[in-house]
Amino acid sequence: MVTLAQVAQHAGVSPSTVSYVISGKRSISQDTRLRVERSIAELGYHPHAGARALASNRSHVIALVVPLRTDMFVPVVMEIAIAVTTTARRYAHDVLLLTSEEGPSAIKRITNSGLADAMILMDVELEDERIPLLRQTGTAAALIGLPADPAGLTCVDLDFEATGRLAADHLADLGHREVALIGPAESVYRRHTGFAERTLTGFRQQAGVRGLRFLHRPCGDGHEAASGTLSRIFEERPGITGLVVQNESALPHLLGQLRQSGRAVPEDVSVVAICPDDVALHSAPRLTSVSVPAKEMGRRAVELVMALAAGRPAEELTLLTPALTIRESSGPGPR
Amino acid sequence: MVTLAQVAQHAGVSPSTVSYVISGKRSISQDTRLRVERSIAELGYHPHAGARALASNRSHVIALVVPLRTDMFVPVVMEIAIAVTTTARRYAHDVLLLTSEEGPSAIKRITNSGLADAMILMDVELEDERIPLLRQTGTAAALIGLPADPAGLTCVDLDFEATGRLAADHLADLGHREVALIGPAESVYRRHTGFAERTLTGFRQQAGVRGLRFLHRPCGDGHEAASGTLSRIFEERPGITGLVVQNESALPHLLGQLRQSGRAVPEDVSVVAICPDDVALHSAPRLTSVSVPAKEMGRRAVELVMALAAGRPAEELTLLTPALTIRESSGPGPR
DNA sequence: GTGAAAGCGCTAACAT
DNA sequence: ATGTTAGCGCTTTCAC
Repeated sequence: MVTLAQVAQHAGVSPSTVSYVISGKRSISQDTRLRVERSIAELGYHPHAGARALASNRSHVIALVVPLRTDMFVPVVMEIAIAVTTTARRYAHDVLLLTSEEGPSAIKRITNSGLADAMILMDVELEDERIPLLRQTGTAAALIGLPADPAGLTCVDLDFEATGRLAADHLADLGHREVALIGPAESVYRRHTGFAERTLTGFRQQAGVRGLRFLHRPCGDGHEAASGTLSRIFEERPGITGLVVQNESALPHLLGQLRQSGRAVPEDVSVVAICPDDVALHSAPRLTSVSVPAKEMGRRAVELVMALAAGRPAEELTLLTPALTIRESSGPGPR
Repeated sequence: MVTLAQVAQHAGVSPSTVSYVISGKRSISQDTRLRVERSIAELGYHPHAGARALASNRSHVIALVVPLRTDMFVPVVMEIAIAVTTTARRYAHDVLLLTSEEGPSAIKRITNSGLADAMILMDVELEDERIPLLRQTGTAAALIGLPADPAGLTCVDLDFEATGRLAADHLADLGHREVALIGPAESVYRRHTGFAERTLTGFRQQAGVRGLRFLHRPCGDGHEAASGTLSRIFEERPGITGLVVQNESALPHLLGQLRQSGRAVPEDVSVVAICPDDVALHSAPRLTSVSVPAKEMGRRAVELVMALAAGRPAEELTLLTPALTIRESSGPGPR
């Protein structure tokens, strides 16, 4: 193992100089900086993470807590995790992967052991038991998702209320009068994860403003659930011509079922999805959608948490503005 | 921050005693052990990870490298990652998440910085540029997937050749004579990730043995690709009555397309999927499938790598035996 | 069965 | 602009 002392010797300088060259915490003459950098490269030196953490009280690690039993669409979770990791690297940080399984005790363990300087939590619940802990320990943390009381916390999420409104507006603009919102499984609503309710709120509100008659139905995973939900919707309201779908895994089944039941998209029914762009693009027809900006959420969470860890202030609430992309699945309403 | 010294004082023993109580590396009297443990709990002590790593040369961290541009089905990657994390915890280890983006340099960085004691690599390519590095540094590592030359490496994977054979056998047993294998996108074959080729090899071999006439077609993501592939298959070989599908994301589209084209499953065509069980269960009809044992792979990788890190020997090649579960999508062949 | 003490490799005062 | 040095909190001989 190459140590800093060895680099120092090789470059003919003192250990502290090497340390300062690396951290940039004090000015170094061109000359020595170059010599030191050459030595580092030549010896293939990498600072010992533990030693560094011990001496500086900063581990250069961000802990990321991913959901175990996930309400989110798994690819979205993965995309956020990857965005967090690549963004963290730009801040010279690494990412420690934790699952929600360990619960609040993981938070204690990580903060007390100095393993991570900051944490990012996904799948926050409205009344999340880890939040009090975060508050009291003053851990540098960012939440992806919104708890019931976000005061004093740093949160990042898509603005789902605006998303609901945007979808309602788009359908209303196209002249639809009767629409339905197909959400995630009922269990998600019961668990109060937040995002489903918020979309519903925004959608309901704007439906009211625009005079849309609407129905809201949760929908489980799998083909059966999707086709069941769909047929019940049309039984109840045969006049429905617009569908907003916030359920990525049901999407292919829903579209298949529409096709099969002879309802053409968008001629007979318009579909607006709330999903990642690639899902929208891989469907047939390509879906008009409000995209779930997974990358952006991961990136922002890291930026915020890095600010906090550095003692800088950070925005409490970052609500990303939804963007609707019109593709082939939405068209003019009846008459 | 609570330190070991504080615990020692609180318990009225020396620091080393506390250390030994924790590590169990020497025998301690019931009495003092209890006192120390009570102090630890009472003070909420957690050892400082960096200090521990510095003093002991072991970080208690496993690095997990996940694919960025993923050939694997994303939920499978995620499931493996989660299995790795939860299994690691059972060995009192944490998991550092790396992406393949950083390439071989990540391996150097991690091993040299002492950040991790061991690594697990996913999505290994046949000629993976990280493998020479692993070999020469002697890093404790496990690969999920199989490189071209696995000699001297520790690898875990599903036995895809056996999987191909198993699928062929099942269809042959049912009396099918003309079958097709629908694989992942062509790009996956070009990238030589291995698993697709291996399934094909096994399938081809057993098709030969059982006298099955067969066709092999890659299939891209999305609805268009799926329905295109399917119709070309049936144009070319109208007599096909059995389909083996190794492409999770095409599955719903494929099934939708079959339904729509009036081919009943399993009456007109039998479908055998190679996919995680939950995908098989959420399809309609529920799919006869060879399951991709994601959890098992993650678990085994950790076990192997922990053995290596402890200086114990580990199996070089762990090929998990595939298991076929008969569900509703496969039935008797023609006549 | 327990204690004392020498580091592990690095950072950050404190010097100059 | 650079060097000296005292720890950071833990593990692990060595000693009893």
